[in-house]
Amino acid sequence: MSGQPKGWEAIRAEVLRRIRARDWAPGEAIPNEADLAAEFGCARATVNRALRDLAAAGVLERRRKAGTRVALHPVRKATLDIPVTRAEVEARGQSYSFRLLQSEMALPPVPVALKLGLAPGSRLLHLRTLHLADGKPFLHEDRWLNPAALPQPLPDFAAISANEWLVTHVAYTSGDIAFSAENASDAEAAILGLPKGTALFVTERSTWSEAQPITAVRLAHAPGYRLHTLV
Amino acid sequence: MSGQPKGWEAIRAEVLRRIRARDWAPGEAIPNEADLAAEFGCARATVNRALRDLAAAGVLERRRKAGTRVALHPVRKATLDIPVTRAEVEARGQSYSFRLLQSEMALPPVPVALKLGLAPGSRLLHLRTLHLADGKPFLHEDRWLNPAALPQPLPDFAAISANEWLVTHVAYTSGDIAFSAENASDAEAAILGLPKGTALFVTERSTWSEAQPITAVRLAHAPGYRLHTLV
DNA sequence: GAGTGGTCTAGACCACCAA
DNA sequence: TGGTGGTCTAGACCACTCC
Repeated sequence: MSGQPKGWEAIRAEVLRRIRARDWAPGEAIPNEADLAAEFGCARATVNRALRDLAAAGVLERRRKAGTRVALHPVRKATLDIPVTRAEVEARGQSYSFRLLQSEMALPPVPVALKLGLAPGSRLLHLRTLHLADGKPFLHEDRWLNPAALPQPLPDFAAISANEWLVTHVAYTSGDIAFSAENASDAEAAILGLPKGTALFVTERSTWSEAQPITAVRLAHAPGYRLHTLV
Repeated sequence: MSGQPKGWEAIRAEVLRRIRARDWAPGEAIPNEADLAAEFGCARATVNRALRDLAAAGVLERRRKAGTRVALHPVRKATLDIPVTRAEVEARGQSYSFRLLQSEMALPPVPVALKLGLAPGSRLLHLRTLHLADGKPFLHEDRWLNPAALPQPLPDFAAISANEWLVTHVAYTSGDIAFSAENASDAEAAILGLPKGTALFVTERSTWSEAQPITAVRLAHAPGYRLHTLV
């Protein structure tokens, strides 16, 4: 019967406050939705919305019948925005350009074929692209495309970057992304104009559409790149 | 009047299918909620739930009065789980341990003080910890803690890792996370038992609770570390 | 079996903002 | 200023799962 928060965001804030204040300690069950709705003087659906949101953020754990508990190990969930490279460069106020270094049908390396679940011997389109910000190397992209799963005809990838074409011509269904750090090889260092061994921030992505493998790509970012998240 | 999907997830799937099929092209407006509800034979709230979810995923853009459009530049939003280090190591089936290398009050470097918004001259608790997986260096943690914002008494950080203690004793309110790649310094390479210059995956996090700065931490991961996301 | 969260409905009011 | 999404309500049924 305390002060009555207005709206589901206010309820979420109040629940968070109680958790912070340790009124409800980690591992402990909190009142059920019906009771909270009565206390806050709102409909159960409103409480549900607030608690669902906190559960999605990893703050609460909910199970039917078992009720709602304060998460013991609040797995921090962070959401990243992964923009198209052009947008990323332009958002920094720099001019974007790119150079297609290579475009040819080839046999992908085994790890790539495995990751995409392709039969050995399948040939893919291999694209290597250097993306530039204000004319300086920004990102080296090494991409394998599965033409069998793409709408035809394919464009001229020297004129439009593969990423932008895919975004508008292939529906994104699912994929996975991994981030890691690697020392630049001789070849990659040369491409990016860096000393050999420079630490590179590497993004690897593979994408499927309707269970068909579309593309596997490795992005090696020049030093200074930071993937940033506001939580 | 097509086949009637059941439930908001089915509606989300159907909308996604139409976007993938380019029935609704990028940049194009889709019917409003009321019309879709009529078509699908469900309540508007159900359509709303589905479209809100797609908007949160970056697939749709919604504005009052302007309606709902297929996103032109589908900013990929990836959600990362960032577990406590102990859980992360144990999830690999390895045994977790850690060694406190340093614990002392000290003046933080300027960038740390700035990031936390502290007055120059504020002294913080400086902790350096080596986390081990199966006895091998896994992660070097360099942490600055603001005792003024923490519940007293502070624990023995040689017995419980700062991360685990914070998780259960300080409510998480907000913070930001950044990822980058760095070449290991001599000192850090020695601590991690690596050659100098090895590429390290670095996570930097700062955390506030109720507008009070709690902690700034830099985590340097040994090679092989990958931050992985299923989308 | 029974309690809990998950979802749906039909209707309503409101905030926002492009026309 | 009217159309659109955002939200809330009161009630209902269902799915899951702990006891």
